[in-house]
Amino acid sequence: MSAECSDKRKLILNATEKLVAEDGIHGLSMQKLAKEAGVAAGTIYRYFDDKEHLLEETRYHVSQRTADIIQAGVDDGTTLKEKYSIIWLNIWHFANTKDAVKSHMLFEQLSSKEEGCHFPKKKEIFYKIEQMFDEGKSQGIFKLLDNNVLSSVSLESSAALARKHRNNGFPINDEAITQAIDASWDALINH
Amino acid sequence: MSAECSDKRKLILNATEKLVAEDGIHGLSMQKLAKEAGVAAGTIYRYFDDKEHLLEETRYHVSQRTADIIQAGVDDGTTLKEKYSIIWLNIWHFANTKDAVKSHMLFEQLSSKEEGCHFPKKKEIFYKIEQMFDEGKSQGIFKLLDNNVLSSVSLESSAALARKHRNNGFPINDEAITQAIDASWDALINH
Amino acid sequence: MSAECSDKRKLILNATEKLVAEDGIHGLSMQKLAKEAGVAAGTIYRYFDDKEHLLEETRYHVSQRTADIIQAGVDDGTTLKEKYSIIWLNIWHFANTKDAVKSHMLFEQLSSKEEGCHFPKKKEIFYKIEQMFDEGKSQGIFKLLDNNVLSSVSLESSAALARKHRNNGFPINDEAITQAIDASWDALINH
Amino acid sequence: MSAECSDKRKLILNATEKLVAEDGIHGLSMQKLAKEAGVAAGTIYRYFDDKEHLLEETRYHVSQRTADIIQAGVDDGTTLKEKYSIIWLNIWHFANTKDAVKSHMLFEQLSSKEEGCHFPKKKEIFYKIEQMFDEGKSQGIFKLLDNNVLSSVSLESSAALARKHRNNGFPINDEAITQAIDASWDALINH
DNA sequence: TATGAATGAGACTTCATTCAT
DNA sequence: TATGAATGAAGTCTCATTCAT
Repeated sequence: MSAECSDKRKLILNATEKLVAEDGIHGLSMQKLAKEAGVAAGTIYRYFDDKEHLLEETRYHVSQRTADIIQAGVDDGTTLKEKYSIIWLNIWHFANTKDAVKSHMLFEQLSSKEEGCHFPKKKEIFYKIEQMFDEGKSQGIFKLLDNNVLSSVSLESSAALARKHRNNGFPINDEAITQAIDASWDALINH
Repeated sequence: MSAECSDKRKLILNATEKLVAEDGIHGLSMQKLAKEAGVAAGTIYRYFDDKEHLLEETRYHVSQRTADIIQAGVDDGTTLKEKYSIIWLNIWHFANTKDAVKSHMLFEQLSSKEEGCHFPKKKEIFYKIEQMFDEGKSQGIFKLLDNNVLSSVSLESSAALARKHRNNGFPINDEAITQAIDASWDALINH
Repeated sequence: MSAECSDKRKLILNATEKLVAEDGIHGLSMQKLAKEAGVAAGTIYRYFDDKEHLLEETRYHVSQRTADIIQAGVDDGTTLKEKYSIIWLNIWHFANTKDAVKSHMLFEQLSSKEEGCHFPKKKEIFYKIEQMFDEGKSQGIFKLLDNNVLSSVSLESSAALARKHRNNGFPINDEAITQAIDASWDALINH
Repeated sequence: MSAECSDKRKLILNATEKLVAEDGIHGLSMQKLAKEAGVAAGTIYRYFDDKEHLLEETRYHVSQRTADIIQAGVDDGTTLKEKYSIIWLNIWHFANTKDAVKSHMLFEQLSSKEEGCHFPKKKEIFYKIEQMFDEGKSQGIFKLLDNNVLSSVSLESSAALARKHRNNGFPINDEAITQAIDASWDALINH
């Protein structure tokens, strides 16, 4: 049976996500988590070896969910530019969510500790993005660079801008967003 | 008296930076910090209200230092492209430092908690970057967008790439770096 | 029905002995025990009121087994000295077993808590030893003292020596053993 | 400065001894210990790395105290037999104490874990007993056996008898004690 | 001003025991 | 009768903070 199917397990995982989103990773105590999940503290340890493993698995959950959000509706785009815009905006909207801020920490906090873990790699989770880059390159539209590089010079601008928006609190209107998308598109394509 | 002038104060701040860089924010205990700084635990509380304030101030310190590193040598560049490259590479090299990883957490961890704090804004600290963007715009070379947007679509690619490099561990050679700089430059300029 | 006749009961008792021998009394958790015995945790409580009672009964089990080991082959001895030597060596060999170390703790740990328990007395279990002492006294060879005293000044030396051997780790050869038996025999007999 | 001189340290050590004597090693919780010692729980950890180290050190303390009790007044004896009797009786009286029962556990529990620890060996602590055995051998009175063997066949009878007395609860009068001493003396001497 | 011993709340985790199935 | 998931009290230990010196 899958590792995902237990009721309590999901309850705990969801509660973890919620609390991490609210208080950050430091604020997460197993006691509070138990209360939030509506289970006894000891119950958590039936499903997760320890806090570290719980967090690792939660990170995977968040990864998955983030990937779904970010890649949503990509297939609706007909042109590459449209697909790119959809993804860029997905990231933008998600990154302006309160959850995103804290989820991000889950990533940062955990990603460096256990590299060779038993969860799918980012490439697999974000395969639609990979596909888009591959397509663009094979069509001769995108620069012939590693997908990691392409992503860094283009899509990453979305999250970066959202970060600045959040932290510095400067206002952004729809026009600015369109311009940002266009500008980052310029980094992607051959001129 | 200025907040900066005491000896002990600097001792503590430096020790904080060092320990955070080494063990991350979690590993920082006031006891260890006291030992590293060569002062008594109680002494820390004569200079900082509590741990949170100490960290906030350290973050400012790190900001300042980071700004210096990132903006180093910009004036040596004659053309805008040269200046841009210098900054991009500064970020790249710094972000690949071990210290950067941890310092970065200091930022992330603290930036969301106390928004309207009493420290200089990023704009002031990174004024050379602002100047470069302003110059580019007034020369008609750069797109006429808010500096935050320009930064997001161009320079941020450097840190983003470094992040991927670190976490995913994929190899990057000098040519790829040059290409990344050129690609992100494309996002910046008018075509 | 007798307290001994159930299958599961024996399974549990044996598992308890094994685990106590391996990990000591501290290491024994009801969960591990259930696993080792091949029953559910709850099942244990159908046969034993609680952990304390389980341990008490296990102690009796161990007693019985120990008595068998210690009194093995006594009847083969023709003279009293031979019988004495057999028992002394039985104790010696058993007490140098790893199991003995841990079993011993079972004794020590539990013997003081519930004095007037409902199990056979030592006298009954170690009746062959009692017989030997009685025989020696009636033949005028042994000192006319209470069997408890006789045992203390003679046979107990075996376990004592084994204890020292174990803890201090000093070497003992066969000759030393023979001498120890002879010396303790001197405490037993009239001169 | 000696590891023994702190006030709080002694307080904690004494409280440990007391609680172990009362409830055994299992009953000892750091919380209860703190209360008994009149310090905060955290304070214990200023003086001892962890529970294990605390127990190890307590064991040494008990060793020392036991040695003092057991070897008390030995020098008052003029003949070897007198010295032997004094020690035997010291053990007897001590072993009938309630403290002794539990202290004994401290020994058993801890002695096997860390052999090569940084505390004096038994030989050094019980040097008066060693001296007595050496003296007896050099005078040609005692059997020429290793002191460990001599001790096992003679003095150990005292503790063994006390154990039986305690556990089985059989009565012992002064005459029986004298006889036990004499009998065990027989194991010691040449005939 | 500086010290650092002391505090005690709270962190993570274990485990004897119960109870709905 | 048997199960084993669930419980939650209690365990060890850490650490931000205080305060008498």
